[in-house]
Amino acid sequence: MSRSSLNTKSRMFQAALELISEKGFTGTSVDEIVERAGVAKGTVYYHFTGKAELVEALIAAELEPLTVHFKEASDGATDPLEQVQALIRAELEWIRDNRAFAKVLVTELWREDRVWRETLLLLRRELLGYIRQAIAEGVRVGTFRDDIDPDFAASALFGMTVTAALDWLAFDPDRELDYVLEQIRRLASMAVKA
Amino acid sequence: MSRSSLNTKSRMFQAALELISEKGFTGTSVDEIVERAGVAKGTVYYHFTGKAELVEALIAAELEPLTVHFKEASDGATDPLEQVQALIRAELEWIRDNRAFAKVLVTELWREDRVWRETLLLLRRELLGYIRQAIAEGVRVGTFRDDIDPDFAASALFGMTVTAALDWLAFDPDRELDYVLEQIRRLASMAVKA
Amino acid sequence: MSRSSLNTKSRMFQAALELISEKGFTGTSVDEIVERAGVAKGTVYYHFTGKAELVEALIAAELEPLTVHFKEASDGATDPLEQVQALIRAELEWIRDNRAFAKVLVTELWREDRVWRETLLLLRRELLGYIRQAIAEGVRVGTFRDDIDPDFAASALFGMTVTAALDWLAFDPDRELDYVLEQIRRLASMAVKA
Amino acid sequence: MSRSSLNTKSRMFQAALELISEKGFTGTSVDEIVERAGVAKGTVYYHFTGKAELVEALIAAELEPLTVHFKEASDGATDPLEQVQALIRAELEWIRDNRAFAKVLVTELWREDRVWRETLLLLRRELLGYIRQAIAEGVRVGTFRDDIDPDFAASALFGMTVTAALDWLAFDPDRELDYVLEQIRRLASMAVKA
DNA sequence: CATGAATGAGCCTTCATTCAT
DNA sequence: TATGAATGAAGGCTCATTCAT
Repeated sequence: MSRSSLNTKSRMFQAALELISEKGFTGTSVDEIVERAGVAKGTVYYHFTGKAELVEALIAAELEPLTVHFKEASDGATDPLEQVQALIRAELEWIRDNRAFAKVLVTELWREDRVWRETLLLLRRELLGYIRQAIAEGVRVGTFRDDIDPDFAASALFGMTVTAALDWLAFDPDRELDYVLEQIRRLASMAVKA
Repeated sequence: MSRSSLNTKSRMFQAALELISEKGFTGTSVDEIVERAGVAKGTVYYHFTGKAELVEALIAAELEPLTVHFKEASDGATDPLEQVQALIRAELEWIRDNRAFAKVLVTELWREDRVWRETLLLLRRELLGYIRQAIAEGVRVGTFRDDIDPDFAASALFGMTVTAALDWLAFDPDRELDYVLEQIRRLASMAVKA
Repeated sequence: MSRSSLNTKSRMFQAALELISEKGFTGTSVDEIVERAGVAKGTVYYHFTGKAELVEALIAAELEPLTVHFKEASDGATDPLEQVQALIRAELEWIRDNRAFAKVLVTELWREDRVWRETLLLLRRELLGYIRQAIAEGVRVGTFRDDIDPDFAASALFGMTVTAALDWLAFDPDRELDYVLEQIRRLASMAVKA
Repeated sequence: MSRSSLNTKSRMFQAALELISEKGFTGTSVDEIVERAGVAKGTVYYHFTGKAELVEALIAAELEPLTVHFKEASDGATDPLEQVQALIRAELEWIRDNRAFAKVLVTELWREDRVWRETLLLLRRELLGYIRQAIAEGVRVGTFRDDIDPDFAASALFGMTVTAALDWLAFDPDRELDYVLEQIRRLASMAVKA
């Protein structure tokens, strides 16, 4: 793949991501995407089979850095409590730095007619996996109450963080990330055995 | 408004809600709505100014029962802790019984180009208000830690519940509501002073 | 179907037939069709699922009158020789009066990717059937040589007539139909036993 | 012109001919042609000014062998009757061995918007010329009836043969060429004076 | 001699909306 | 109160052609 080709693709990705996060997949036209990307309409169809495949590729391109970010957070901590907190911080950081993508994730995840739904669910499962393992380990070693369901807790914690993060960025963007993190920590500190 | 007119409208509401929860607002055509509702295309434009107003009316029709449901939950409990739990139970019940509408809420809330966005945000604020007040009261009387932000906590709790509920209904629908409620209670019980 | 609706359809048929006979199916755009028909573009898609179905319907609408024309020619003659000549005259008359449709028949019959190919082949088989029966009867009663293959002869005669007719109309339109018919008769009279 | 260049051109010719015989000129895209030919898209535009010129060149390349084939058939026979039969055999052989090209000839000849239409008509006139001359000579020397129009007869005979040949190859490919030839002879022997 | 990324006009189709009935 | 034929702007996509390499 040539240098300029890479450039063309990433310009289309960027434009598509911004627009879709604002107006949704169906609400975004290829005309708008190519105008913002500064390429001709046919270019989309030269590189992809259509709008949907462009978005699939866009999503696929974001997946690796995201999972790497989570893996690093998970590996960087030693005990389960720190691990959970590191993962939540990783989630907050990622949403802050990839707000557009995060919004797309939230709004397109529940749409049943999207070709990339499987991919998104897979990603979600992988991210949740890190949290679940940390929680399960915490339960095993006695850091967390043993009557919580690690699967459930991971999903709920993840969801709480997404909601809080989007709220934060939409309604109160001047807050520090650490404030948000601390609030979540306090709300969730309760599963920690006294 | 005549009997048959009510019927026509509610048939259109029902059809629109189902379709939009599956395919989104933009992804749902008036043709599909009228076909499923069993009315002619012109009927939509006789009753409403267009597709958007139909959806606005649909949302408006759901609002009152929902706020009433929350108000009843709030009023039925005496102390703050019970109140928060009752509100979360109310939220779970409502999502379970109005899954389609709940999905529309989640996926359309963050779309910036919707005429009814204001309405949805207002609704959200109203629902969160009940929770926030209960938490604030709990902090005041010493049931909850005094270093949590009631606004933040209400939003995070609400978001955690929505996420958990949609997960529950999508991936594990055979679970009892009480199990879900109890898990949330355990995760969130931590803000309760020992 | 309302009066105006019939009118709309037939105007689209007429326009499509003219254009396709000049430029072929693929070479004719829906824009051109609706412009010549004096209707809006959407009208095509209100009445048909697409361009192809419009043409299918157009063809179907021409089939009955054509087969009736052949049947009448066949029924109007008594002995096989007269019958064959009447059928060839019917073919010439029909091509003269439906030149556009005849051209479409010739140019689209051999295209393998057309949805209506089956229909055209069926029509062809039906028309050839009349000729073949007349020839077979002529062979049986001794009017024609008994070493000719009625199937083959019908096809060849039909093809010769189409070719001659299109040549006639394209290069020598002032000729009388009877001249053309007589020439064909002379060329083909040779199968008659001396 | 280098060896490989010849190869490249003939691969494009071959691919184009196959596709156009199946789907027509307009229905065949340059993308399909280059894919089947195994060359890059730009190669077409290196060798030709565009799709149309590629097809023109393709046709031109087929013309000489075809006219030579007809000339040889014509020269190989002595009396007019044999000559006509030899020409029809030549036509059948050529269609059998160049079925794709023959189909293109039939389906594109009547299209009025083709640049190569003149060329095709010229070719047709040349081929018909051989037959017409043989018939005219037959009429002159008394082999054929003197009330047939050599121009008309040549065209009709040619058309009958094309039709019969395409029918033969499409619906009854196992027949021997000689059977087809003999059937045509019988049908057309009638112009011979008793 | 050949390539393939990029183009943009034009294509078929969809769809919210209008309006005469 | 309800219908459905008709509209036309806008959408996704195709494709012959160009051009830098």
